[in-house]
Amino acid sequence: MANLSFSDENPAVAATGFGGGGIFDMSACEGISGGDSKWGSLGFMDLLGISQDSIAPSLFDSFQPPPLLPPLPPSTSSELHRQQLPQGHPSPASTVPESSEVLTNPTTPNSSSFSSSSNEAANDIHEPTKVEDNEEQEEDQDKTKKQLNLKPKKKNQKRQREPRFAFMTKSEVDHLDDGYRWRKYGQKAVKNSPFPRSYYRCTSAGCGVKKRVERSSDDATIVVTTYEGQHTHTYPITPRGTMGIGLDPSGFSVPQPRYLHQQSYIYNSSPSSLNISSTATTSLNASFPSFLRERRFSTPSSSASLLTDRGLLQDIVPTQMRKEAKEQH
DNA sequence: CGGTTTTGACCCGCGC
DNA sequence: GCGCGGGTCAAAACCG
Repeated sequence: MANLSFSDENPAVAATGFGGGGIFDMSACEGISGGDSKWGSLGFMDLLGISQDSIAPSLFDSFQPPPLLPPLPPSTSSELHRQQLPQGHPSPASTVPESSEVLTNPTTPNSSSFSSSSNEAANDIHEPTKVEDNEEQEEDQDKTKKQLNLKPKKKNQKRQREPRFAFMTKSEVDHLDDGYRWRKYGQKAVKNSPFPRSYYRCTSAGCGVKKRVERSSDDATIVVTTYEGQHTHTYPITPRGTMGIGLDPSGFSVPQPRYLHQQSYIYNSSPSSLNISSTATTSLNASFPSFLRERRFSTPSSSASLLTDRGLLQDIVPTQMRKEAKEQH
């Protein structure tokens, strides 16, 4: 696992926009059963856009997860007061064996972002430098207008989407707690997949970050999370105190993933380009969640195969990448 | 009671 | 132009 492959696409960070895709394997965490894994979630926040600077890179390493439990339900941090997860996504897989402690979790699941529909994703990705923030908000408004009233007016402009990136997590829990608070606003059946895709939006005012979560149809234990947009606020201010994050003095928190054994992340990809290289890494630093950055990523064949999944995965994983994955097999 | 989830309907983009 | 699939809205239900 020492490899990290992916490419960066997050314009926000990497202005280059080289799209790419990659998978990170966080298998390092395996074994959570023991409770030792480092959490892979540290970086969620980063992902979300919050600080790139602030999270200490070493958090990951230094971060010692409390004895995590095995895949916990999304919630869980034992330490923080978390609330119970209200919902359990129906997916079979998700029936998590509640092994986890059910601690609680907040309604904030978490995970990351990703790429969304292929087309859109592609578009986005190709736009290296965009001001995502503004657009984001506008976008939202636009959308709202579209739906509510009439159509947007900007027809020429294709809907631009925020930068997004996706990653796969091996977890029994669909909804991973990344420290932010999310509200589910939709769920849709995914074609070719027995598992539904859930849509979440950050509940912070003014923050238009969205997240999509779906389970791989090939491997029910794999959860694909795609984040879109960047948080406009710092950490979740959760009155409920549910996030599983540890607050850092600086104000950043470290989410604790209590759910995973093993995680594989896919960094957003652009359909057209896939950069799996150190370069990507570089950019990643800036935008990627620290946990991801810190961990050793790799693209195990197993993960790769997952990529071949349909639905979101399809979007997320560029064909090229998929191909590669196959080859590896 | 306030916030979240559920879920059917609607809108939009895209391919045929 | 039509159908399909994805994404979002919003009312109702649910939950703490």
